Amino acid sequence: MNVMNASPRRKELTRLAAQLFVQEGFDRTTVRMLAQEMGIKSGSLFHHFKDKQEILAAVIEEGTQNALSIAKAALQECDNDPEARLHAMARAHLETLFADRNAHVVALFEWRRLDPYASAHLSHLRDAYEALWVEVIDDALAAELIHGDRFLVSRFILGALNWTVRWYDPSGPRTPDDLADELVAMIMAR
Amino acid sequence: MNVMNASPRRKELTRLAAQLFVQEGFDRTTVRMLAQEMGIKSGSLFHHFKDKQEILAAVIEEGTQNALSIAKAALQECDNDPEARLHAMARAHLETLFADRNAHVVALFEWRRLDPYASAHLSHLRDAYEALWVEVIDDALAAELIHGDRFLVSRFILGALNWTVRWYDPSGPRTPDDLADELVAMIMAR
DNA sequence: TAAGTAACCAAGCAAGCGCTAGTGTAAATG
DNA sequence: CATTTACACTAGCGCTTGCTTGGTTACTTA
Repeated sequence: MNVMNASPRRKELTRLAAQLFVQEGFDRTTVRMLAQEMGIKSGSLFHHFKDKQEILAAVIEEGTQNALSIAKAALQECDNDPEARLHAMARAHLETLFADRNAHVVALFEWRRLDPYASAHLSHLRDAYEALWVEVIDDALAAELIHGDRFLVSRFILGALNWTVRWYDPSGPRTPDDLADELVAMIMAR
Repeated sequence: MNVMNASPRRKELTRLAAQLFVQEGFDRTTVRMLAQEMGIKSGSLFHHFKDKQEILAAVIEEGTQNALSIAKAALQECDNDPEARLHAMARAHLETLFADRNAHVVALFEWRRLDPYASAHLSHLRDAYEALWVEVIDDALAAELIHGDRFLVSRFILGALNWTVRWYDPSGPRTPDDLADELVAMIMAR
């Protein structure tokens, strides 16, 4: 078995798994379905992953890592202008949400299927990402761009953004950037 | 078997099922677990429900029915003041979300496990509920209480509200009404 | 060319799954 | 009093599940 490695083959398998997990849900996705999608037999799957759980963890880790680095890059491209940073963060969130859509849908809706060990490990990653948001929102509050309770505002914003995976169709006329700008406009004090 | 009846026994079993579905997820909840929670043997379960699917449908129908009637009642209690109606709708949404929390969590996150027939039936219920929201938001836009795209605004609001089930702790200092008021304040033009 | 390794396969095990069949029993109904 | 109904039980069928085992093939490296 191929412990903790990031071989290109494993990455490709992880991507395919993410797609199936979204289509069927983690529990309904059998190792035989996964294997077939990957063009191998079910037994061979366990050469790449210790067990089914590890596939789930790999999917979520991949997505969260990407979100983190995209957000960091987006923030570094703006000056310290709170409004620009708020826009950048919302845009980065939706961009990664739909660039790695499958991985993020799994992260959002199948997180609880993780075993405690994987959950603890990945929580750190997610916390690092949310810390970026907290910082940006604190600055926006300090600059009086938005009003309200610090905690509630960030939860509402993230809720509105995350829920987009349930209704937004990227093939429609609106881009993720449009959505981000509309949301920011909606909550900004005028 | 007890087709399409609403015996008090069946209602109680539905309530227990909702709790287990939230704890474990629909797929991981076995008929044996359900039966044990209900104090009967697994075979006896099928006297009350045709199959496992029907239990899921019963849970979701119960929650959505309640949401609909609570929202209707809340709207009738206000005059035609758009601002009062917006507040009332947000409050009603969060009230029912946490009064029937289990049923609503199941409705939000296990909807896709419904078979096509049940899904079609329940979609009508949900559409009726969402129609109330559309009306209220249209009025708020017309009165210039809020700004933005009609479609996007309603999706963002519902997303922010629904996502509360992921983080809000009803045993804390904030009431659902507090949350509703904070959200409305956040999005209202000032 | 010999040894090592990554990737795969065929076969199948043990456990658990949803659900059915047939039966017993106490209360309600004619 | 006879019959029906509601609710529960026992026993287990047929199937699927995640995963293991033991072995083969193709390629890389010493």
